[in-house]
Amino acid sequence: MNAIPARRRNRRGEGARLRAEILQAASELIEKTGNEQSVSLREVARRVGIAAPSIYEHFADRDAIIDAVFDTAFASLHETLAAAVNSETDPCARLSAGCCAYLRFAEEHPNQYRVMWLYQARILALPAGHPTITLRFGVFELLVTAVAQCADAQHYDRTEIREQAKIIFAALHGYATLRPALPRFGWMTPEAAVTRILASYTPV
Amino acid sequence: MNAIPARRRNRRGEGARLRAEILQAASELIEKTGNEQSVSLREVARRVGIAAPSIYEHFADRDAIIDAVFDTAFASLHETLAAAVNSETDPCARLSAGCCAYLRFAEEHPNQYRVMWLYQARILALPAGHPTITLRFGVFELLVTAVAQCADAQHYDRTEIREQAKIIFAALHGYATLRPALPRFGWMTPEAAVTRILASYTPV
DNA sequence: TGTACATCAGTGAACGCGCGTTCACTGATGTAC
DNA sequence: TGTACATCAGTGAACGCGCGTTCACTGATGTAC
Repeated sequence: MNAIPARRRNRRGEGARLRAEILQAASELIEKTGNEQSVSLREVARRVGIAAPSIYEHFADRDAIIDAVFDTAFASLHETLAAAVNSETDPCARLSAGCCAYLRFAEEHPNQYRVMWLYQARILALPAGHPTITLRFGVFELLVTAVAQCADAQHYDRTEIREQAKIIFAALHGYATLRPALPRFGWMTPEAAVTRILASYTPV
Repeated sequence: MNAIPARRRNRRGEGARLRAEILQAASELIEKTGNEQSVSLREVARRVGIAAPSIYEHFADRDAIIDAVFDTAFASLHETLAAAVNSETDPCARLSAGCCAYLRFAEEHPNQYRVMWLYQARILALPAGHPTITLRFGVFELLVTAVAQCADAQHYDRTEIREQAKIIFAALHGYATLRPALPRFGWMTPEAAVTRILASYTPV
C-alpha cells in the first residue's frame, strides 16, 4: 500500500489506458468496501499508482468516475444476460438460463451488484431518454422478453406479462442481495432459487 | 439548520431522553441520506441541538449509535409484523397480512429498511447467539411460521417450508428495495405484489 | 541524421473543509445538615 | 428555611486526519525542418 509501483507513463494517444485503470481501481474499491462513498479520488489514485490530480485529465470529478463504473457494470450485465438467453433455443430454457446468469453475475461481484441498483441519487435526476436510464431498463426488458416468450403468450395480455416479470425480477434481486448479506441463513444455490422463482411461471 | 434550537438541559436521571433524541436524529439522517456512512457525530449533534462531545455520555463511539438505530429498527419491524399476523385467524390471511405489513414498513422508511439489512460489515463478526443476530433471525422466523401454518403442513417437510419461506422473503425484499430505487418502473401496489408473491404458496 | 520546439500525460504543493475524538471545564440541579 | 457542597449533563477549544479540487509546473514523447 505504501510501495507505489513504478509506472511507465502512457504514450501519446494512450490516455484511454489510464482511464480504464482508474475505472478498474474504482470498481475494485466498490466491490471491496461495498460502498460507493468510499471511492475517493485519492484512494483510487493510490491504487493506480498516480497522483490524485492526474484523474482530472480523464474524469470531470469524483462522481463522474462512479457514474462510469456503474454504466460499465450495467453494460456488462446486459451483455452477460443476452449471451445466456441466446445460448438456448427453447423459450423456457432461455428464461431459466437468463435468470441463472443474472444470479451468477451478482454472485461474482455481490457488492457491486447491490450498489449498482441502489446508487439512485443521481439517477433520479436524469431525463427519461438518458443512456444510463436506457441501459438500466434494457436489463429488465431482456427479462420481460424472456418471460413473454416462455409464458404462452396466448394466455396473458402484455400488461400481465410485465407484472409477472417484475415479481421475478424482485425475487432475483432479493435473493442476490440477501444471500451475501445474510450468509448464515443457509441459502439454496442460484440454480435452485431460479427453479423455485420460476416454478409458477414455467409450464412443467 | 443554522438556528440551533434553545434546549433545556435534562434533569438528573433523564439522560435517557437525550439518548432517545440522538437515536431519533440518527435514524432520520439515515432515512434522509439513504446511507449510514453519512451519520456523523457532528451532524447528529447539530440536529439534536447539542455539542458533539455530549454524545459520548450516551454512546461509546459513532458506530454504537448506528448499531443502536438498527437494533431499534429490527425490534420495531418485528413488533409490526407480529401484530399484523396476529390480527387474523385464518392461517393464509395471517401470512398475507404479515407480508403486507412487511412491505408497508419498508414503504414508510424505504432507506432505513434497505440499510438495516445491508449494513452487514459489523454483523458478520458477531457470535451466533448475539441479541442483534437473534433479532434479525426473529423477523424471518415469523415469516417461516406463517408460511408453515398457511401451507398445509401435511404436504411438506420442514426443510421444504423453510426454502419456500426464503424465496418469499427474497421476493418481498426485492420488491421493497427496488420500488423506491426504480420508481419509473411503475410498480404494482404492495398488496398486489403480495398476492402475486404468495400465488403459488396459498391455496385458493 | 540532428536539433529546436510543441505537445500533453502526469506531478507536487497547497487550499479549506468536515470529520472523530480528547480534554479540562462549567454551571444548573439536587442533597446533607 | 438557608447554605455549603457534590453531582453530572453538557460545553468549547483543540488535535490530527483524509478528503476534493486548484494551480503552476515538469519532462518525456513526438514532429517540423
